[in-house]
Amino acid sequence: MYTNNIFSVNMYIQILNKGFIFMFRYREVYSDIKRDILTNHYRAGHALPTQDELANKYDISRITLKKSIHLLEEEGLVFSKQGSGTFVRQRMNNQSGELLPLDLPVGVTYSHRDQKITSKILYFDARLPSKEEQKNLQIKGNEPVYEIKRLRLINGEKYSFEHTLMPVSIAPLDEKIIQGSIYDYLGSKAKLQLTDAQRIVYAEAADEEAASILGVKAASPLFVIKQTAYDQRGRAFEYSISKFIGDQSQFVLDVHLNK
Amino acid sequence: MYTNNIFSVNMYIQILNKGFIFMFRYREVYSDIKRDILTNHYRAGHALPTQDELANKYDISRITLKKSIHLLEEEGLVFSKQGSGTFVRQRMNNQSGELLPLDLPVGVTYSHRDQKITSKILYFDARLPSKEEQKNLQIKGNEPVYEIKRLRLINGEKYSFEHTLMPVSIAPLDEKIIQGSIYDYLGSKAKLQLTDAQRIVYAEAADEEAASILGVKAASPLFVIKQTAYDQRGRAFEYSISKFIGDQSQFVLDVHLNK
DNA sequence: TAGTGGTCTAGACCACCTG
DNA sequence: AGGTGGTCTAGACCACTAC
Repeated sequence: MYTNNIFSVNMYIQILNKGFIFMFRYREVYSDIKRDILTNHYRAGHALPTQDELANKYDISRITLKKSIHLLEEEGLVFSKQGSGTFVRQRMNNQSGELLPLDLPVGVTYSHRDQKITSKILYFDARLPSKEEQKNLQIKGNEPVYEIKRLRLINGEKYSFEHTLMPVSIAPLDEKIIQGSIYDYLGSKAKLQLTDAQRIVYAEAADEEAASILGVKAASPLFVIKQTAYDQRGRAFEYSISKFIGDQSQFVLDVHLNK
Repeated sequence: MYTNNIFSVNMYIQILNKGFIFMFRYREVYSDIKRDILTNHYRAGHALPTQDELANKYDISRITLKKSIHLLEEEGLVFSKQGSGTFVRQRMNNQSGELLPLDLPVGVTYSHRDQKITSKILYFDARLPSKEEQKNLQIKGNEPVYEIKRLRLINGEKYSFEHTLMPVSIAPLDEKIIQGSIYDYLGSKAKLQLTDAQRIVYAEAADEEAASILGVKAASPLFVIKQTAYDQRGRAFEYSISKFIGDQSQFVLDVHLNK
């Protein structure tokens, strides 16, 4: 029976793999449990079934199940208490619903919410990188970079001012492409995905350029994200500085220590 | 030999466990590899030894080693490439070295850097919570909360303005305690540890109170962190608003998608 | 004492990258 | 084709919580 079990699971993965949808078992189980939490099938403050029960239900080993649970923990949906159980966390205070996850690219969030994100191109050219840019993008001084300045709009409303640098060697760009989502383009064209990023965040007073572009008073507070983006192969492919209107954008971050 | 191996590892854990230092094997290995990376024994851009080699070196199973590697990945120190190896990430651009991790309590960071963090108490009292506070702390309207306003100083320099709310039921506080680290006190007194937190961050113009306390001009940009802190049992035990001087504090966050 | 989650093992097979 | 990381398994033992 166990052998049978192993076989069936592997077959299952293979089928998925060679078919259209590809997913690992622990991701499927994670998604399934997540749905059950979000639909209140598992209620906030209450315990999930035990790990043994869940492993049994999904016909997977406990180790695999733990991997699923671990994803839920990282997402802040549940927490485990040794000797006691795994509990659904109380729903967070969602305030105005206008919070953006700080650990996701901004574009992703808004697309998911069916809001229309557009861009007005302010500047587009290629040039050689400065010392600082060479360091951030891990490239040499003779490798040209695209420089892009865009005003991003959500449903037509001014939202953020983005200054982006990308090595030309990553993929050819043109005005039409940068009108939309660069990430989408890079995903299909260069098979390149954002998998890691370092973000430096701070508040600053708007300089004249940012103020006029965003339509706010000079010196009004801006929220700034400086991001270096890495693809699945560990290559830095983008360095960007995004400035958001202070009293208009709030970001949320779930922090999990230990473990 | 394998049985011997299992035995020795378990003994090892037991000894540590009943002795003074307690640590899991995967944490030890994680720390060891991390040290080797930080000391440039494993160099940026290069591959680590293979997982098999490392597992062998530390005399642990590959699964346990993978757990160690996973911690390093989460920390942004390495990245793994299937079929190729595990590579040390290029050191991030550390700028002025004044970056604070956004996913750690601020106090922890500075203590680790041997910098002296002190507090000037501006306000300390207890009262009943507002509706919003009840929601954030998951308490009822008749459960009193402490309200604390502190100016935090690093090496005597004005650093942040913190407004903290904590249910009285968590642990008794007094002026002496809140002079230092509340978390340290809660850890020893109430056996309570911060394990999770939700942080909402944004930029705002300083109001008069914040401006005068932090010694900046009114309307100058502040970086604000609104935090709800949860203990290891999933209980919200603190709600705080921290305001940092804009051009003085930058925060860093490593983002990892997928996996 | 019983039950639950945490850590760890040895081993198998697969996907992916590089020659 | 060989090597490397990714996923998954069955099973053992320990730590912690609650009754």
